[in-house]
Amino acid sequence: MFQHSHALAPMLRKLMRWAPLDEADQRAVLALPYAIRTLSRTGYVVRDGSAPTHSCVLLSGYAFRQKLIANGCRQILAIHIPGDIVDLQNSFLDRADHNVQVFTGAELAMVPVEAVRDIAFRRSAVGLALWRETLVDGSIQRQWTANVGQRNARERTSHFLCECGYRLEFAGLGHRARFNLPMTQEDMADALGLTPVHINRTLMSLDRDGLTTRRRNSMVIHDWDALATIADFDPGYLHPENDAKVIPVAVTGIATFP
Amino acid sequence: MFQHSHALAPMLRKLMRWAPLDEADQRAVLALPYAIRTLSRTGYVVRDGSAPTHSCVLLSGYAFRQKLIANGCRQILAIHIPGDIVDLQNSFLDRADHNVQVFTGAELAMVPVEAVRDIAFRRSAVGLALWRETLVDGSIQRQWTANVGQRNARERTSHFLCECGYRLEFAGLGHRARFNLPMTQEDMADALGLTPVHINRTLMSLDRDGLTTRRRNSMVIHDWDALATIADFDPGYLHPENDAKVIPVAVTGIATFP
DNA sequence: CGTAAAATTGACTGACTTCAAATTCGGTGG
DNA sequence: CCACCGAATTTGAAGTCAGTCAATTTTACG
Repeated sequence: MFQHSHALAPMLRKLMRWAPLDEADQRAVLALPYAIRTLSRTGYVVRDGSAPTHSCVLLSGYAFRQKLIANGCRQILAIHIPGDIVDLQNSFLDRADHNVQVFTGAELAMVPVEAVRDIAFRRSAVGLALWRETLVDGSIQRQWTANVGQRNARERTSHFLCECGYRLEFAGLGHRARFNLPMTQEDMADALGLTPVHINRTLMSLDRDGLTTRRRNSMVIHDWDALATIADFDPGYLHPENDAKVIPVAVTGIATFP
Repeated sequence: MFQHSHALAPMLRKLMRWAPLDEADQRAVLALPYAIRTLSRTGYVVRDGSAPTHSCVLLSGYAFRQKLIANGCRQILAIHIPGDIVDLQNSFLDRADHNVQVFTGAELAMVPVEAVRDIAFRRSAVGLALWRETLVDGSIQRQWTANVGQRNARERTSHFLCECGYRLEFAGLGHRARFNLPMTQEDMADALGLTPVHINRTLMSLDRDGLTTRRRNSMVIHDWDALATIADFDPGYLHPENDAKVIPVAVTGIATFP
């Protein structure tokens, strides 16, 4: 019944983190109508001000939320990894209040908003899981605000790296101390409210101190605990303990995707 | 049927902004079980890490969300005004990821989380309204992040003042250019990621330029348009146009509360 | 290879912080 | 009504973290 490489399987896996879904719920999630869309580098998934027509599940690649300020500055608000539902925020409101873009090329499953609304209110377990997904996104956003508002460049950058690593590992997409990070230093600067030059100096300083190594688009953290201490990183805000832990065999098979 | 000064009326008024509720829905909202709780200055509504037992509707006074950082700093994440449901975020998750406190003394209606979950999933219109309430909170949080991350002290402070004024007016609690703001400059500093000294200099500069006047706990904005221009304030992120605009006569009567 | 984008480096600047002291405010009790 | 006291605000001077500007090097990729 469950196809091991069903496009929506990563989404299902994620939803089952937030609420236990019975077999009918799971089937209903996988039966959601969708269309695959491929976007190239910096392609827009959602534009600020547009009326939402689809909810997008990120299948491969990385995406980010972003807001443009009058003075031309850009604030990157969140990073998304495969399995994330990239614009649930917008799907239940009239119009998008921010942009969503992909970093590198990415594949998305586009689900019509009507179908999402329908499943959310017809199947309360799925609805709860979806709601929690948006609430955890909100929690990450609060942490991000605190990070930008109260920490210095070194702490801020460290926290960002810890969050990326932890979330990727939590999603089953790699190891927290060794992961792919396809952003430029300019992107990172816009995410952390710093300048590219200062991000560069900060990253180099972490490298010099033996905490990290950067190569290409990949990040290696040599001393996770030390970095987490600098960052004051506590994964509680990601609500990992909410994990329903009821992942049936048929679905765990897709955990390696992609 | 509708009591004009029912404690939950401000909450109902707010929910009807986000989705049209039929008479049965409205009755169900007002029939939610609750207990009134009075908190004095800086009292805690929710503590970081605690398991939620109630969702709290702010009836009078102002509240704020807050996170403490290892270095002792505090980031104020959001301000809440009467009618706001102060911890929906926490109610659907296992444990709170931030603190909620009141500024001055405040009155809250404490609704058991089970009752909220029940109404949310039994009455889909109410559920949608509650969900949207949390989504708009998320949108405000994104704006807050962008504000702290990308704007200078003057723009940041102006944006904060515009948001306060606009939201109070939108909630029917006053005029955008003349409102009560019972925070110290230290609070404001923690909200905007600045130091109290610099907030002071910034506020004085706005005063000196004839844009604002501060008296006691009140704020007067003399030139809203000028302040909004400095702030790059666009109320779209508050999703005012989502207003269901179907406010029945019986309920509008309470718009003057408190 | 050649080229454009990204990363790195250096010198200088400035917005905001820090520290510390003075002043005003707001509530309270004599 | 006024004197008092702690909290909040205001002021000044000096310091710093991060920004700016501009040039150079490295990397990615056709």
